[in-house]
Amino acid sequence: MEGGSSQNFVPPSAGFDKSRVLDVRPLRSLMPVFPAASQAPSFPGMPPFGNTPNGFPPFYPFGLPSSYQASPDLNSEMRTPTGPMPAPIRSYRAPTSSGADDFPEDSNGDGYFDPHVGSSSSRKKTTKASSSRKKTKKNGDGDSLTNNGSGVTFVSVMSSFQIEDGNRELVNYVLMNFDALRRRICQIEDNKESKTGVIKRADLKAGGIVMSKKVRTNMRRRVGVIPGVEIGDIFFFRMEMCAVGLHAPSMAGIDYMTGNGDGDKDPVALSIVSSGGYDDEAEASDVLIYSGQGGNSNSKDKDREVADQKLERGNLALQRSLHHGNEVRVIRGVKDDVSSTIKIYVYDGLYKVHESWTERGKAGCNIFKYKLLRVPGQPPAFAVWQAIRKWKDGFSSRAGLVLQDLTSGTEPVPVSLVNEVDNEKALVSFTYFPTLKYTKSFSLMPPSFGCNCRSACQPGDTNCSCIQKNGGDFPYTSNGILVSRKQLLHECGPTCPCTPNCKNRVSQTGVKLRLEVFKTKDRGWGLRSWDSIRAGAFICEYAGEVIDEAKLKQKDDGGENDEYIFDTGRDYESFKWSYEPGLIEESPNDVGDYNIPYRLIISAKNVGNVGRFINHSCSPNVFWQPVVYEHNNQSFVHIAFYAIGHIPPMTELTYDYGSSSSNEAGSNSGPNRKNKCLCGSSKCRGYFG
DNA sequence: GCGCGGTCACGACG
DNA sequence: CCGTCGTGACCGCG
Repeated sequence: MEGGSSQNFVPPSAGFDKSRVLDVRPLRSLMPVFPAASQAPSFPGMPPFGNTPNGFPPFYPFGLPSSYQASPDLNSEMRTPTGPMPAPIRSYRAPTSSGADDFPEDSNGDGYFDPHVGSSSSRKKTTKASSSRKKTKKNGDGDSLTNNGSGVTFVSVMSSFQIEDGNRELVNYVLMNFDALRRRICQIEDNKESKTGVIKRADLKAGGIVMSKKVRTNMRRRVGVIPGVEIGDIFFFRMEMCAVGLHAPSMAGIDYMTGNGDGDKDPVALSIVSSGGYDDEAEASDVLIYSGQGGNSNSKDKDREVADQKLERGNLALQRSLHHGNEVRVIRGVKDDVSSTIKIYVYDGLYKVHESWTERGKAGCNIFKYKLLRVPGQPPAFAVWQAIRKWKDGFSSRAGLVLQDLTSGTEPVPVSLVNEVDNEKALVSFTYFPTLKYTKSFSLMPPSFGCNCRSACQPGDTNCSCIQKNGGDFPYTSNGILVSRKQLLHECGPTCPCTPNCKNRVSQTGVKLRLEVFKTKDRGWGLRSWDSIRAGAFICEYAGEVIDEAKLKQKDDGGENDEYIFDTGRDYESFKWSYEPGLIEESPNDVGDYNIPYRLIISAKNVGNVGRFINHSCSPNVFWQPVVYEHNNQSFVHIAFYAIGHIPPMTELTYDYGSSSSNEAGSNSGPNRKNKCLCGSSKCRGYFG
């Protein structure tokens, strides 16, 4: 945690009302209660939510109260805690694998995976991330697992209720599976030498799998709020929105439903995706002008002839929603600032259709237009993007700016310092340094030699020793996303002849995201990003001075409270960052425990980078990964941070600080050494460090 | 070395 | 079971 102001050590009654914070999200309190099921048959493999990190805390940059999603009018679809579970409005096809739709498999009968069941009881600590573990390497090459020749058998770990109606945890679980699958498919395809038969659309492949294997949620179609999807959530693929029930069609821009069971055959619109490609822009962030669908008859033979749009399907549904005054979910497609080729989908909450008309399109044909107005009172989402765009045009529009670049040009991208909370105008001074500093010699890994690749290392090159050290898989996708965690991630180093643009040098090339150090309400300074961050993206390393255990003990004994210690010797919650085994033949190549050759202790108190400002959370959105590359004929381990899931702009970045064992150095300071945790997560352990 | 338009192949739902 | 909906990766161009 940052400190500077030592605000992270909040006295017991510092006015922090934890219960209020815990009420932010409509977690279990609003969820239906199901008749208790007998002790559930357990899931194949590991319990899916044992230690999986929870969702990201929502961020409200403009000081709005964060209780929005619990407001009753906008949650009219949600049922009361004691309400009976209504029969599903329609049954769906039985899954191909038997047993997937058996009666509730949740262990406490509430229809939802409970973070506390099977987690607190069987909560596993990783062994101290030290060198002792030597597991047999799990290699993704084919043979393993439960597949039976013809295909993969997979029994969905989700009950029929969970497939029908989601919550935050389920949504995160589905998204985690989708993207881990997607990254792994990319990796497998990249490894193939022959470029024939490659899967170009790993998103469709992964999407097809999670949809057909029922690793999906909120399949029950509904108007309004989707439980577990929060305003401001971002998506990188249409299939992600399908899988969590935000927007069902894999291609079409308008999702609608006919017949709500009341004999009413009127279609109603459920959600729309504004691709941004049209002239759908509007001046204000709470207005959306949306074009109807159809009209460009795109039959394969005939060269695009254009026709009048018709008042049918989605167009009709929007018209009926206007008539009924129904809410429509709006997802805005925006261009990413980091990689301009990709599009990001921002869930911007509920809108109402205000008016509709027809216009003459370019080819002189009629197109429908709809004006939608955002339902007031919702936390900003798309508005945040618009604000950031202004900030990028000029710093003057950034309120509370203290410093434009606290790295003084050390990082390739400026890191600004912002305080919108109080009058603190400076950091406790430290020296900005982008990587590790060794002040004395350590027993390092023996020097290892780099690869012989001439230009850039190529996935699938079996001769590249750096790829071999990673178990044969190229650790990153072609656009620099980490595929899976590794016991020790090997990047190319200075003695590798490959060029600096080698794709195996992600974590050593410095900060690429537009980051900002900001003053939090109650936890000192924190770190967040103006850019959106996708799951597996590198954020920054933990820079600082490497110290040894004796020095750490010396600090502790001397009563010096160094809040800027990173210590691989702490206990860390194990968590899963991969897909369920069995979804594809290749097993997930997720790490078991980290395998670090020596205990690495970093102090960023006097020397450090942006990493020192990342606060602790028990439900973090960032994880750390040991990375090794050699330098000066020694191999050095670095600590690199990657995103667990997609992180919307301006969301505070957090990782799990772990906890010191009681018999470690500093135990004579007693339990006071532990810091009281203010992360506000439902899984909060109460302390850290 | 980038932005742009064209091309291609694909999934969910009605 | 077929039609409706664009998308996302890639490639060549200027």
